[in-house]
Amino acid sequence: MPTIRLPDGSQRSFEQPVTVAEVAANIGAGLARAALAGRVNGNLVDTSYRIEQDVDLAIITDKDAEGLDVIRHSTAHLLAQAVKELFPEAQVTIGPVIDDGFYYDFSFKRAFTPEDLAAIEKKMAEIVKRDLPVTRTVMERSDAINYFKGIGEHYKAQIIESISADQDLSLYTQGDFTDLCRGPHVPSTGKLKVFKLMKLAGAYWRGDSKNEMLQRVYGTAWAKKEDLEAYLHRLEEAEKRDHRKIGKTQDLFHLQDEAPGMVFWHPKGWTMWQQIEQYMRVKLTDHGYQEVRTPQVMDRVMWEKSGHWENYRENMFTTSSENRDYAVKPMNCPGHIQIFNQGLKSYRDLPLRLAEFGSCHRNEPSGALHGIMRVRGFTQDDAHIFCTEAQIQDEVSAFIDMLQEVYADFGFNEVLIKLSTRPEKRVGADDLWDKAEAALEASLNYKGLAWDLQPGEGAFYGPKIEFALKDCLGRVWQCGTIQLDFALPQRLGAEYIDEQSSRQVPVMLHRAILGSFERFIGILIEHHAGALPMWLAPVQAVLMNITDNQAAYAREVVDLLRENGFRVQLDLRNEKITYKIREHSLQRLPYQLIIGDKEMAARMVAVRTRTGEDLGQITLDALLERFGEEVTSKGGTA
RNA sequence: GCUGAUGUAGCUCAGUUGGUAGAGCAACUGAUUCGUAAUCAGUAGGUCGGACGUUCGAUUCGUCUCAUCAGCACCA
Repeated sequence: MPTIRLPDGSQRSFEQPVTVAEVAANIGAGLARAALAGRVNGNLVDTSYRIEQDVDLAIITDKDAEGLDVIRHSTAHLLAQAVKELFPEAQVTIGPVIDDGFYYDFSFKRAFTPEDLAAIEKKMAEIVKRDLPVTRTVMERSDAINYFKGIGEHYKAQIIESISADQDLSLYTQGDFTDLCRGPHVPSTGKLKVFKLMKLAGAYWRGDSKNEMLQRVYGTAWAKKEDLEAYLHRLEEAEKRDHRKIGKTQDLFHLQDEAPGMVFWHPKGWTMWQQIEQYMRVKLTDHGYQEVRTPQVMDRVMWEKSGHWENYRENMFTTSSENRDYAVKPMNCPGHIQIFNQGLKSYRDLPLRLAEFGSCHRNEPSGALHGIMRVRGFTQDDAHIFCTEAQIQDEVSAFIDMLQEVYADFGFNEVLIKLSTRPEKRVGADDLWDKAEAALEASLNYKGLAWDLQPGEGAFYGPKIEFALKDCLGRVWQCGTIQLDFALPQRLGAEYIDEQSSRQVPVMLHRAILGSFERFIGILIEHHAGALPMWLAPVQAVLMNITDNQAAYAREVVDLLRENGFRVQLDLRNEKITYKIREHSLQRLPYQLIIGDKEMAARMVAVRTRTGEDLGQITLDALLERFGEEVTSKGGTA
């Protein structure tokens, strides 16, 4: 006699146990058709789930976020079934839901080809047409292992063997295909209508590069056709704003084979860089940092002392000369400690904040390189704060303030924060970790910030906070970080004299806001799709004449703008005004200024904005004022 | 680093029974002086990523290598 409470507060009673599907049918035929799964007392179940007692029930359809997950997960099974029908020797492994879709990994004697992908997709559509019921059975662990071994699915058997012994396992069957799965799944394959296989890739079994490589098939699945189209459109838009493409079309930088992972900055790209660097320099000074510069190359002995030689030797660029070995610096901290170590320091000198736009080189694995986002030669907006344990919390708080100011100025308003705590393998006493983690956590809470805990994800030398920003496409980029370091100051002999006149090792905080200039500029380019805000735009405006008649006046106006500090390009070419406008529009410059006989006579300019809006004629004073305001406002109004 | 794909003019790309290459845009030259997203005509431009091999002959076939791209692994 179950009584079922529905999300709208209503109740329905039944004489005998009912399935979720039957409840849906009892409510209405439309809901019965739309039902993909149910949520019983908070747990997701299949529509075939039998309800025997009083419960809270919600019918899940494709309008629910969980419904979409069910669709994607079931589509992954559909993919696996299709692969097994086409390639019976292929073995299935895992097929989870991911953002916007799913993937499934197979073990197969050869790599799948794009032709295979098309064939698999066709087969999937065919299985959908068969509208096979998807049924759930429960099996004991050892039976499940034997079952999968029996049908030659050794990876599945291995997965089950690693699941704890006391659990019964659920299997889902559709037609001839059975897969281990927690579920829930759609009631039949006919429910899966909107999907597309996206790409093929290799992926290591169990994510470990020591294991064999499997064949991964990525797919996407949606509730409605329009959603799929919107998703594909989103991908196209993302491609258009690819920083590598815009870097080329806007002549910002280039990369070439002779220097993999190292950027050739062109005048325009370097102008942008300089704007950012100057901005950061002012911020650093305002927040009590002192800028320094340390050597690019130091003796191997230094890196042995710091521990980098032992841990990262493979990823360091090395060189030797006159029987001495050197390494190009992969990070700036050892250099900063050398500066700290010059002269005896007092507790009165702390906190001491040393900042460097530090050029570092790391020989990253070739497969890791990506445009200017992941490179081998990069420049960090790095700084190290030497302080006492008691100062940690204030320093962390001050850093978070600075970071938020900077991100806001760059137009990023959403920041995701993660606190990573002590890993298994670590240095430093536990009470020190206790204090450090507490200090980081207290700073975050003091600011009232939302953050996620990542237990065990800290560095071996200390806990850290990571700051990621979200761009206008919703993509997340980890940029800022502040890390406590209990190890390095001691290893490299940093000391200060405390109030009792005894020697102490200072705590060191590593911190960066942008992360690396290269990566951050790449993010900015993609975030703005190349339409950089006025204060960052390498060329803020182009001034063009309509005929040669206005050339002298045009030069005068350009001089005026440049004298006022604006970056203006002059285009006096003998081309039609429409041609010039098209060309500069494609460059996405903030402003196009046009001078014809009318403007010359009135000593004005005609202004066209980046969005194509014609502001009409304005005076030179008004123009200077407008530009000035826009440059000052930075991200605040962008 | 691993799996797969790709590498032809500054850019985007075409080019198969193996006979040393083409388009559009950009560039350059000339004409045109024209009011808000492409004026016309002409010229020039390539050791077909690199090395080796097969062949009378290789952009095309093979081996190796470098780089790039998509993932995976990595990211102090």
